[in-house]
Amino acid sequence: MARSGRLSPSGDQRESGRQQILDVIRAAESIARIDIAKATGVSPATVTAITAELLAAGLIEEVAPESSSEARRGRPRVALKIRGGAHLIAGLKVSHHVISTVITDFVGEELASHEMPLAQGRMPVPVLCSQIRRALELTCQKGGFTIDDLSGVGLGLAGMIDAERSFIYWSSSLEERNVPFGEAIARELPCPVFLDNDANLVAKAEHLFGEGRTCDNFIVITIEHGVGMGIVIDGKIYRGTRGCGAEFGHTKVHLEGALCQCGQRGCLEAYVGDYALLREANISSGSERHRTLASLFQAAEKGDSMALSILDRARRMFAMGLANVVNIFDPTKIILAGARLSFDHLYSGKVIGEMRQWVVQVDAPLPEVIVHDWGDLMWAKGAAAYGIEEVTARTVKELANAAA
Amino acid sequence: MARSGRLSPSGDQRESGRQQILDVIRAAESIARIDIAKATGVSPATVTAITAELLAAGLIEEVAPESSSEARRGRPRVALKIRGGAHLIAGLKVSHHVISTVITDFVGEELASHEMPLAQGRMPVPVLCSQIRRALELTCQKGGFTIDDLSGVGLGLAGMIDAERSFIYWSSSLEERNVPFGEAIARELPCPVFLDNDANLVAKAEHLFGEGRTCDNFIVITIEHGVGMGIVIDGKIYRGTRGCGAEFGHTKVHLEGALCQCGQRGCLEAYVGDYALLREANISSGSERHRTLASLFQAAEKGDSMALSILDRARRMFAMGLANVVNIFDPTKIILAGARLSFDHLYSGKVIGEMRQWVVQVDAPLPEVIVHDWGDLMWAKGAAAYGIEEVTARTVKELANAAA
DNA sequence: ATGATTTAATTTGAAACTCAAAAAAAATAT
DNA sequence: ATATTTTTTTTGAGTTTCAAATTAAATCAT
Repeated sequence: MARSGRLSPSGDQRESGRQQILDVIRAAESIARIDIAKATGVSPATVTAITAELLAAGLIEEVAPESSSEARRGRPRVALKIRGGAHLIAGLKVSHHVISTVITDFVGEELASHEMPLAQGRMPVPVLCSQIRRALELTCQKGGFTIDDLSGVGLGLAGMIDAERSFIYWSSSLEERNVPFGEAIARELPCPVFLDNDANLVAKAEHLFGEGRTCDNFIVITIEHGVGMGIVIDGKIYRGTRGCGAEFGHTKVHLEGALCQCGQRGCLEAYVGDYALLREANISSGSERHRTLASLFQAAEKGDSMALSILDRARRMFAMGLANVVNIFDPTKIILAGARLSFDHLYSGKVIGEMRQWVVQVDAPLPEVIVHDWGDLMWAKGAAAYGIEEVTARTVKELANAAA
Repeated sequence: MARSGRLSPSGDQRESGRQQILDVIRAAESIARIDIAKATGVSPATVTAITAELLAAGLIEEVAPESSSEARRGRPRVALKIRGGAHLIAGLKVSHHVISTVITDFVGEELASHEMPLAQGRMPVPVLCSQIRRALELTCQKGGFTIDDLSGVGLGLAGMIDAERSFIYWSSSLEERNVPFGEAIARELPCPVFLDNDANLVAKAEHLFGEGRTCDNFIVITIEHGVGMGIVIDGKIYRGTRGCGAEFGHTKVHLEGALCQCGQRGCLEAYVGDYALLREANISSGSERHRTLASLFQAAEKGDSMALSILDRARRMFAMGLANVVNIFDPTKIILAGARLSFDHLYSGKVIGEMRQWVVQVDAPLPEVIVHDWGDLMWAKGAAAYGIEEVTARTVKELANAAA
């Protein structure tokens, strides 16, 4: 019997109401009580009661009335917004050769950021922990805070991670496997750390701040070294039971296909990942060698048929993978998120067009495909978004306990 | 802002509690109040209050105490169960050449069943509607009821169906496309009809009565003419936004692959569906012709290398598709449901073993793979399960309104 | 047997919550 | 100034839930 959940939690039953209203305020950026009531279906009386609590707790604040523009009749509405100063949150993304960090206020406004190079891509747990602490310290310094000012830290790594248990089955940044990393990093830092797969964090960021603000069912695809996917269903990240679902990149697209870095054959990643493209280019193009993707792209632009063929196959494989996602999830939106769109060859209209052909055809509009360029800090901002969400949930819980 | 839902619906706030307790009772088949309290986290006091209501409404009943076995100290617990007599439900599955019908009580106990041959596989809406009514009448007759005794009818068809709107984008049983079938069939029958894709119905049946009773996150794969999938997440069928997700059979597993009946290339179904196997057998084996799968299997058993190769590829493709499902959903269970396991070549240990190799490897136990042989009435029973669930929900709502 | 003990179910009374309706607040329109 | 409009707050009633007390119904111990 996996069913659970009490009708009303001990002490205080308002927790869900508080969370819901806080979510609405965050999604709207700024919204009057009357509109919260309309948006949630909660009565204005209750909205007043709950927002009064949130105000008292310092989580939200009233927005100074804009006397400007067309003034309406009647008592003017007072907009509410999240109080940026309520909490300081950090987001970190551990990549192969760098730790990117961003510090935001509770609204999500960026206050400081930093990139700290890493000497080695793969390291033991204690080393990574201290590197993370160091990255945090440097970023805090830049912004004029200390680590102790932080209310929470979101942390993203590439790999197979069970976020619920803060457990890392495997990560490309760690030498060890099966590490209860949450405990390790908790000892190093004075505030709670929220750990997740990097693609899930981007999905979180899209939901809180990005293209996913207006919908509760969407898929985020990310490309970095590998191919990642974040699944949002009913406003929640879907992680699978062991926490290792959404492995889009290791979805098999070819029987006995190309060798993937994961050791298996036929993974999507083995056709569209950067290392896969370069490998193929260097095997097949004979004389001419490509060290970087840029050089491969150049060759393709010059009309090099080998390069063209390699990129073309990658595109088609990617389109096929996307089509499968639509065929399985039928989401409202697919968001192709990129850090600097170095992969715009995959995020092109051509690919999306091809995907449309491969999707099961019904007489209803296809899911919207959106390309979202986040800029360099995408991953770190995603981690911060996760941190903000988790800190919000914790604060709401504390409020409930305090009330009891 | 897709978020919504009032904190407490008008009139009566107990709806969710009633539904939850009813679900627990159904899942347990028979359970004492004290255990309901433990399972749900609701206090015993409230359980008493709610079950008293449900008893009064005739939805549940007390089980006569079993004086047998090891008697415990203390006041004996009185088990509660769903009252079978509360409602009569019918489930129908429209296949190519037959409509299978089953009538069950509110517990799900089969009371009557019937198979009605269809002259043609594909027909206009009004014809199908009257055939459905006829099938229902015949089955009712068999059981000694009339159609007016039914509280609800679950109806399963192969095709692309938006269950929420009771809208059929396309079905192999209908000549027309884009039909608001719910309205059409509602005019024909005196009770509500609940329409869905057949694979979703099987998933529903697994959840209410089958291997999915003990878990809330699982995937059901069905093979009939095509390949179907039902996704259960958090105890609910996941249908996608347009209602046409979970198209596992039309997932692409090969670039420029075999032609599928849907008109596209590379669909899984085009490698493992019965028509696909026969087509290939008859193209490639030259002289020897296979009219049925049985003949193809026989040939394989005799060592016919062509037949072996065809079946082998089907198995491997299917294993690859299953692996992709695990890689994406990481479910607790995968249930391979069959009507009579005519497809046991696909539901074999060999396939499951191969799947395991293709799944992303982590040091955690793989999802359980269960083969479930339902017998002939699988599809119809699935439809009945859906009917039962929907009628339950409606009755609970009516109770709430009555209380207000 | 009979009372003690144990466990389940029910009753009771208090606390919390939500909402409709009324009241208050704060603006514009006339 | 006064009326009107709209938002927000207050008030009071009605539900709902739960902890604690009570009742019910069995076994255990003597």
